[in-house]
Amino acid sequence: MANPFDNIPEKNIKKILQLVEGHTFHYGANENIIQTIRTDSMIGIVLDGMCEIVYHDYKGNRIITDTLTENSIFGTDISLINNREYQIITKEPTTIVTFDYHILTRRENIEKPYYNEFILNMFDIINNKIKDKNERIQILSNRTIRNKILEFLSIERKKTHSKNIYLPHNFSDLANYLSVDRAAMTRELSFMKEEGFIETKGKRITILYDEDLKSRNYY
Amino acid sequence: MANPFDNIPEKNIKKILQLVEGHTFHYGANENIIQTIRTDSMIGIVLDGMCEIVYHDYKGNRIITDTLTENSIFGTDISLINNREYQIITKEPTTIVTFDYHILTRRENIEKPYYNEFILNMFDIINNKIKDKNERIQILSNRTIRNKILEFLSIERKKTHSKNIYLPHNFSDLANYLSVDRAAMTRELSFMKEEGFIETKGKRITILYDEDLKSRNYY
DNA sequence: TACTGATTGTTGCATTTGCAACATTTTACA
DNA sequence: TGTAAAATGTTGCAAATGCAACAATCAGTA
Repeated sequence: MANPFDNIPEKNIKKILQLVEGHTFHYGANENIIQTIRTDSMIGIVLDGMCEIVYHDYKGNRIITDTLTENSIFGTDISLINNREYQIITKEPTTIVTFDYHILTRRENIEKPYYNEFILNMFDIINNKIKDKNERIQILSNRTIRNKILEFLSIERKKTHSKNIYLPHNFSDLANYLSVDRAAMTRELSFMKEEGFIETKGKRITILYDEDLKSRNYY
Repeated sequence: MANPFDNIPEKNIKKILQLVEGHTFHYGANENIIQTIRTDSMIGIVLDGMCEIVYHDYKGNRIITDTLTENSIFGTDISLINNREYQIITKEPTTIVTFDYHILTRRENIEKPYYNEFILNMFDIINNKIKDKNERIQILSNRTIRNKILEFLSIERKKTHSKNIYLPHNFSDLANYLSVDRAAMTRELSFMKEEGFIETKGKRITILYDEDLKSRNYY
């Protein structure tokens, strides 16, 4: 996974953060950090810790739209936080750096050592963000819960080259991610277990089939 | 809408395309261009013309995932075209430029006139891509056809500041975009017309309500 | 203008889903 | 370790959806 400071020596990192006029912020757990950083052209980098981008829909449902771990970037449209309905909540003590992304391409900066690596890393990270969003769209485009699950499993298996898929959070959050009712998802997973198609244990799902999952439907 | 050559004088554009070692390709209408450009780190820019990124799911349904018009960029993960199931089809005669995006941040290039503008424009464009994808995710996250439609109308109204929404393609493609059955969508639109909530004429949808659409449901 | 294919509209019906309510199991931590 | 809270599992039922089949309308063009 790309990281803003890949291929940049430790001693140059601080220098680069100065060049982009980065501001560092420290937070405890369960703080709402968005007020500090909300402007249209602001980018943030999580230096350490973990946060979630959540929003509450008109019914009051809490929906996690993104999880930010070390070296994640967020801000501007990258994470939809221009929208007032969205909040960034720290899950543990967290340090972030923010800067205006118009500064990124400032001519004086561009000539400095390792600065081009920094820009390239930013491209890679944004590219990865898009990849994640494309995956989510591909999953949500399926019209049945079963096919959403199959698409999810198929993508995860391809990524990890493993039959075992470990959920980053829990099944409730998976239902959220798939945008389906949790109870209905559990029901569908139960069917799939009965059919001998998957097994679950804790946060692990094991796929008991070798074939391409989406090439046909398993009933 | 951002454009790769914003704020760059005409005479410098060719120079920049040389710096990134861009290759120009011309196509007629209805050609599949993806073979020419499929590598992991390739970026393409549509100089003129129009194409669609489509894929065919396991049932053979043809699904449009993206529409590329003048100055759109595509490639790498930005448009999912690493995936073999995807194709880019020209809808009209089209000219594109391709280059490897690792060249973008090459030190020798970075010092050249207007090159930093070019990089910043690329950021803006990718940022816009993410914005589009976030919108789509927000729409697809709704669990009923009605709410998907409302979300779509709400977003479009916010963008255009108008009660009139003009579909870029047609209603079949809208159903595709919302990932719902076309007949079921038409049924839902009919209900909404009966309720005096919207009007349609040709490819135009008119919203007859001032209030925030998603703040409540209209029945 | 008439013809043909594409798009839009309609409807019955089986399936899927969300919802609500509750039981069971796991987890966190006092 | 015991207890409360969170997460997971289950089920009946009403509502929403997909699907299929067909009618009506529109648009391109011979």
